[in-house]
Amino acid sequence: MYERKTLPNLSCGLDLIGEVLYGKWKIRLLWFINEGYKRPSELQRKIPGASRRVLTAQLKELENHELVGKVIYPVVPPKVEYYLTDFGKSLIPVIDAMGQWGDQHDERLRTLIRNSHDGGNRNL
Amino acid sequence: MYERKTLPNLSCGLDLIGEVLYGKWKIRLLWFINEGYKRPSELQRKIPGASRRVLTAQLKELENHELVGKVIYPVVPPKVEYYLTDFGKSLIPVIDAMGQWGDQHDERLRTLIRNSHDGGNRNL
DNA sequence: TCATATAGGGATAAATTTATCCCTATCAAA
DNA sequence: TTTGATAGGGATAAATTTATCCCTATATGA
Repeated sequence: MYERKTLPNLSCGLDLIGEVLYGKWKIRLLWFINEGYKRPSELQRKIPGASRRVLTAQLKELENHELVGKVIYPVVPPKVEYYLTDFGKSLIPVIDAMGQWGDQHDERLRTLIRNSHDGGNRNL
Repeated sequence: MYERKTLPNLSCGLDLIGEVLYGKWKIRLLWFINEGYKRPSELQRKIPGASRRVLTAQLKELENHELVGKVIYPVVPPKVEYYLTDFGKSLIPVIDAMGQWGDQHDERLRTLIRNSHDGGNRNL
């Protein structure tokens, strides 16, 4: 496990939400769990770009932050199901607002992001 | 300048907003600019934990993504002012929702974040 | 019998982001 | 005259995050 060498800033609400949402796949994990995908293997299939290892780790962090809960069925092969806690559910409207903004500006954002990848050079 | 070796996922609105907001200080920069802090030096003083170098870089990315605009006064010593574009302003309600969620759960979040730093071991 | 699915995590490499330090140029104030 | 403020960015180091590969264990289906 990696151990931080610098302390995070926690001066305001934005810092706090950042601490629990910062992570490449966390928002998407919450989103898909909210949509009803429960098992780790399902979530991995929904997020093919992510490595299995990191999804597991980020699910664990979400669990430590009490945004998701976990049911372990004592069967073989193993079966686990995640669900949103009430705390996690309270975050859904916020994530929804973020997704809506992105959807509303979909085309413009795609252009901007594409152009910023070649250093803003529009001649490429 | 660092050049990406992997392409970002841009499958939905959440990915898109993530692309423009992901960055340690970007949300805070937008927030403070919205509050009326315009000059880079002011912003640096408002965010003492950040290195000057990175704030400059992230302001430039926000500019490339058309969330902020920039006025350069041809004076010496240099003077520059940033402002939110209409596009950037449209993001303020979203950031506000994030900050509100964090503020509403301030105490709980601080506890959770503190505990997750020592591997969830409550005996430390 | 052998590959596959299942969940988790250790060890290590690679990618990415952020920090540190340095240089430019000029005016104002100590 | 020396210091500091101002904005920007190059070069490089450090920190952090993510990816890759491997191992555990067992039941099922080809």
